Amino acid sequence: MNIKAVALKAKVSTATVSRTINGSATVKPETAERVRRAIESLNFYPDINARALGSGRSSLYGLIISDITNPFFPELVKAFEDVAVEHQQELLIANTDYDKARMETCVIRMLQRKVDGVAIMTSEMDDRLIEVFSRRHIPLVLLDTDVAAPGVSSVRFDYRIGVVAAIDHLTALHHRRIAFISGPLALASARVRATAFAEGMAQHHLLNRKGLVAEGNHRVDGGLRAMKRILQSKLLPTAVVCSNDLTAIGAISAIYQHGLRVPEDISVVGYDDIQLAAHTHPSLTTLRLPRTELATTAFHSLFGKRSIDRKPLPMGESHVFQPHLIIRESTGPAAQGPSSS
Amino acid sequence: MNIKAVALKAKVSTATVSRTINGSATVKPETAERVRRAIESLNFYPDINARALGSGRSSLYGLIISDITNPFFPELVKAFEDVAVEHQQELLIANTDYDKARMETCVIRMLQRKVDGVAIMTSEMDDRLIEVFSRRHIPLVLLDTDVAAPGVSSVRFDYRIGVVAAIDHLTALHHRRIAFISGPLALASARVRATAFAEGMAQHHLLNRKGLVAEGNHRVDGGLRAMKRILQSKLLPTAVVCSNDLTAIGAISAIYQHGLRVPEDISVVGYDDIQLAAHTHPSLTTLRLPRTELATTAFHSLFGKRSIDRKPLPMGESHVFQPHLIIRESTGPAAQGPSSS
DNA sequence: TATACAATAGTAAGCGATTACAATTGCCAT
DNA sequence: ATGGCAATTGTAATCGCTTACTATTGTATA
Repeated sequence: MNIKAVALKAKVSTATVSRTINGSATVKPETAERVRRAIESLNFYPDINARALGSGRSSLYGLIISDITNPFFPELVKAFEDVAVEHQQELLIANTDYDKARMETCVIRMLQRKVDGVAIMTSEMDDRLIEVFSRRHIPLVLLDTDVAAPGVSSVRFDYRIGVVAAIDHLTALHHRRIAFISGPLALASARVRATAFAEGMAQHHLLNRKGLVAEGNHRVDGGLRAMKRILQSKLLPTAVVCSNDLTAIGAISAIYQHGLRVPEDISVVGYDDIQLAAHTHPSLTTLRLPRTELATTAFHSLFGKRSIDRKPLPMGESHVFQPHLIIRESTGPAAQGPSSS
Repeated sequence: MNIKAVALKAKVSTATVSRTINGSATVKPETAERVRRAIESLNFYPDINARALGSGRSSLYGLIISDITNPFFPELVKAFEDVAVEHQQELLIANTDYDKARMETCVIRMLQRKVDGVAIMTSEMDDRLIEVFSRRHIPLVLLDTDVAAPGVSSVRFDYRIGVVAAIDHLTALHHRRIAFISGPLALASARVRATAFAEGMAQHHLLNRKGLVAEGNHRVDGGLRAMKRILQSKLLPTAVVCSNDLTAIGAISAIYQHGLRVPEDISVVGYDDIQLAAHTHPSLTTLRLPRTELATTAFHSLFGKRSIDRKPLPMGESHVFQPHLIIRESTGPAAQGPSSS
């Protein structure tokens, strides 16, 4: 079953079939209709590999993420897939596992498959690899990284605004001693949030005490351990802001284990708004990152730039999305007196 | 950059280059070495599309799942990807969203990309679609479905053994009134677990009371609502088994909201052992499904059958995996007297 | 009526690999 | 010397589609 069979059946040349499939304007409507009927009746689907080979375009988009089992990503993947499929494009997903070597093989895989564009949703991307794509005129979109180069766009969240909103919310509830649990500071994405917290606190003229800042790992266990460390301090915080929701879940756990309650003794704010955040106990006040919008924008940025002939690309754009505070049950008025462990 | 350039550089024909790349035994070692050096120095990666077109094999495997945001799947996806990449194969992921129409487009996408095999990890697959693959001699592996056909293998979990293990555990703790929250019974995968519960209870000569069985939706909110319904009954259960972990999380929520405690008043058992299960409050006693093994087995079943020439396939095999009870904090001794709402 | 041009459709040369088949070489047994 | 055979390599057809280029219309214009 190939295009020739269709051509035969519709009594036209293969070129006309191809043109019909690709919606070329130079096919007479009646002819096109005949071709379409032939396609229908033969149950024909063009071979995408042949198509890619012939046209130079693969209709494939790469999506590189750190770890699909991190609940931050599935929603992103799904949104990206939805919009890609809507445009008849396909998705190639690759996990780096936060590993440089794997990142390298991911990039090679993308090249071999001749992807039409790549979205890199992990901040651990070095410049050398970016150049690999650049040189081949493959559009790129990066998360949380601003690179000014042809064909390289960026999408970012304004983490600072999010943190400020969280601190606003907490100060309105009379919180003053606010702790922070960061992600693994080896990761740029985590550093960006840590910096945002420091700046947000400064903006509110609040002290960012040493004992009240701990490093987690963006997973539940790290949040738990970090919170335990914080609970060692003489002067306990009345609220804690976490670098992501999993960390917050861990922190809540630690607080309970310490015999305190959330939010009565300590309020907790997460970051991301993963699906689960609405269903924890107490449900999590958190900063929602609009991941669907992010994915959609990222895809369009790539799709818009896909070049038929691999010619030099236009300069990329930069998009910024605002986090949005979702108030749930894990935050409440600050505890009265200074409670101590 | 193509195979011709390599051939030129290595002073051989393109055929020899191709043979070297594919590890054909008929290339003299010294020649092969020279070719490899040329490939290295030119930084050449064969075009996979051309390769697929020429050879008829795409090195692509389809993975069809219901919903990537359901935490059951990411681990599966990851394991599958890991083993695929290890074998230099690629993964094409498709979400059906539990939707027949989307399932159809997924299948078409797979066909167009000329996948070498498809793993269908959602039980909502109708026979007509299976035949589409069968006719094209594309190996298939199905989850929880036993289809005896050439090239169609199946992987299953023995849900009943899992439920029996859970009931064993609960009866050892003197539980007698055990409730069950199922998944959406419209889904075969959920029905299979519901049936397993009924059989497990029968095996233990325990009553499977009407008021103590409710239908959820395999999500947190469904578990919550279902548990609320159960808590209406005059005679409360002392334990509840859930069709999956998210349901269990919802159930725990409902129990707390009802002023009761877990496990002191009611014990809760989940199913799946998603990553989060170890980090809830209380942490979840659950039945671990070996997803990594499942994915690995599924991949090998497909990879082993990939046919060079799309010739008739051998009969598929059937694999069964045992769930394993993980005891955590959400189960404890049965409450003494009959507690009533 | 001759000419130009737009609309439509066909011819055939790629795209970059794989692979059947043919060719060359060297070695051995006759 | 010579046919046979194994080992190695080359030639060229092929996979199924795209698309530059060419050919054929029909129609409007001079």
